[in-house]
Amino acid sequence: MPPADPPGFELPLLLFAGFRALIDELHAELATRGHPDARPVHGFAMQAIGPAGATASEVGRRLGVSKQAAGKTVDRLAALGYVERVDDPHDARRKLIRLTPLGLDMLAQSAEIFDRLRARWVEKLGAERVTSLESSLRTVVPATGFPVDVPGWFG
Amino acid sequence: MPPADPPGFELPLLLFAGFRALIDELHAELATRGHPDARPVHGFAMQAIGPAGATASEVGRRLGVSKQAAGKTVDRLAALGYVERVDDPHDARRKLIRLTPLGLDMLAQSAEIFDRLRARWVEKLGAERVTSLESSLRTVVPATGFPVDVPGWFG
DNA sequence: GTAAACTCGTCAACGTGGTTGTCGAAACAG
DNA sequence: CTGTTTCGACAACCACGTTGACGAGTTTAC
Repeated sequence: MPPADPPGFELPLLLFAGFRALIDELHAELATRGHPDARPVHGFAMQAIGPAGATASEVGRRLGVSKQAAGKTVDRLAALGYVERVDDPHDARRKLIRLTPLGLDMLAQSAEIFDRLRARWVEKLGAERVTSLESSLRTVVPATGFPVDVPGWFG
Repeated sequence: MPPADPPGFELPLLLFAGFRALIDELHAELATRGHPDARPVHGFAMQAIGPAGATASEVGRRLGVSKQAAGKTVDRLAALGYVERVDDPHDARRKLIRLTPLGLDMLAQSAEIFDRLRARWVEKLGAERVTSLESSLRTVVPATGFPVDVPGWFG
């Protein structure tokens, strides 16, 4: 019953492995549902755009990255057909980014798949332990505005 | 009281936020202890190398990335002084990668900082909830050989 | 009303962490 | 001895992030 990892490393590794497991299964499943080119970053960005749309600068702020980085991600999303850019009639500088029906479908499918994956965790652990895990994490993570602050944390 | 996030998205977001919080604090603290250029990837790679050393191909397999990618990471680690390459006398093709004293120091500091961060979680949640969180995750993540499979999951 | 300040999107250059394909040299299996 | 495998390296490429600069449009201050 060894702490196979040096004690300190286990907690971050477990969190990462849990996240990875969910994300990998999400994308494997998304691929079979008409979204083979979706990537983790796309989901984050599209949630930052939201149903009401947003500008690239706004997306950058919500995601904690530069507006240039957000702009490039929007380029890729647009190339995949997940979003479209629309001129803002009230401000000639701004270009509103809006989710396309394809983008909304991707988001809806993701939510449905995540629900299914969470249900699998409940099967293995019981509902009480899963809600306990969630509430523990909610307590300990610094509450950020949008979903989560996702800077260039690995680059 | 709101499930501010669409229900399905919250669990992966919490896991990611928890991981991020630990990693960010680790590197902020590492920077003040003589390791300002350390990156998350470096820690993973150096753990894959291990105290006994390893070849680049081996590191790649343990990390779940190509030998070329592992080789490039080793290049960067070597440039920072964290590892060194040594010719293998028994096999002229192989070059053993070994942790330098600086590399070992970085790993030791990391373990110590992670212990401290975990202690902070225990302060907030109590020891029982933290061990419960860990055991829940251990149950639900597919046990991988090395620390964790870390492919090009975000790229 | 005009001048200054700010904001938006974009372009360019670059760093880092991945990928595939190719290759010569060395080791191994028959 | 010959064929297969493995090692490390090189090259080209992609995704995602960074700074810095810039023109154009909007806002604020005077």
